[in-house]
Amino acid sequence: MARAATTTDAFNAIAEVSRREILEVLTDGEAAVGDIVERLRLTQPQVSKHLGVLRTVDLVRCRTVGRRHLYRVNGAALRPVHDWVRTFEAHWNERLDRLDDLLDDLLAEPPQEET
Amino acid sequence: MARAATTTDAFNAIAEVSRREILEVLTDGEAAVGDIVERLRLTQPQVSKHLGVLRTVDLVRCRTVGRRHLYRVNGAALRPVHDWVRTFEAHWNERLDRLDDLLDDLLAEPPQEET
DNA sequence: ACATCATATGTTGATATAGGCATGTGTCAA
DNA sequence: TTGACACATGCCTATATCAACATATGATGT
Repeated sequence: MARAATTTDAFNAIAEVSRREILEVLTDGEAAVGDIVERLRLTQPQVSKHLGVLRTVDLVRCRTVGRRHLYRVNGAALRPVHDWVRTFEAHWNERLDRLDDLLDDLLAEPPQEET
Repeated sequence: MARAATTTDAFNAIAEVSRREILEVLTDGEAAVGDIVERLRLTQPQVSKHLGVLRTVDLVRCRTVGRRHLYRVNGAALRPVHDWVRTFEAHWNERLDRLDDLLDDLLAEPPQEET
């Protein structure tokens, strides 16, 4: 099998650098496709397709004004990612981990209840 | 070109569900490959390969005890992801966004012929 | 209607994947 | 040394991508 589709969830969608950059641009507020094309150095089809992926996972939403499609971030779609990553905060914030590692090293005895 | 390598960065590495699950298992502490194989329902080569990816991006670290390879999480490697996602917190925490969305919708809706 | 602007979509080609299975490497025990 | 155990790695196939170019859709203005 191949990799999971980029449109599977936010995790897969934000794996691509260009898509993260697009989201960063949209942090400044709504932007049309052309604006994004200018600010990043991507072709229009590239941006449109990336936006399509982001739309599928609801990371961005679109509003049409005349012939311009104005995109904006829907940060809520990033919550699952945020929450998931957050559960690992302890693993870089707490010094206890260092102690834990040390204990693990000290306790590293080959288990004998086998065989 | 194809998608960026899963070993490019943490973003790509955690895009895969199995790899996230492996990291979750390791939240309980060190675990050998066989332990992970048992707790998740994956084959041993699958787990080994996923661990290889996680090792490449330094999301896990390994320590060998006898013939067992004990893996543990290196949460620090998730910091870039955490920090990046965190910049979007405002987009789901602030009520102002709701108001913004509402205004956008009101300004964008062309008259419909539904009635 | 027509030309033009702003986006979306389709196609092709190269590439990296993930699963399945087999096999290699390294360790322990007798 | 031999065998069993724990894990890593190699090969294969199907698949989903991403860039690039071309083209279709849709709205605007004259």
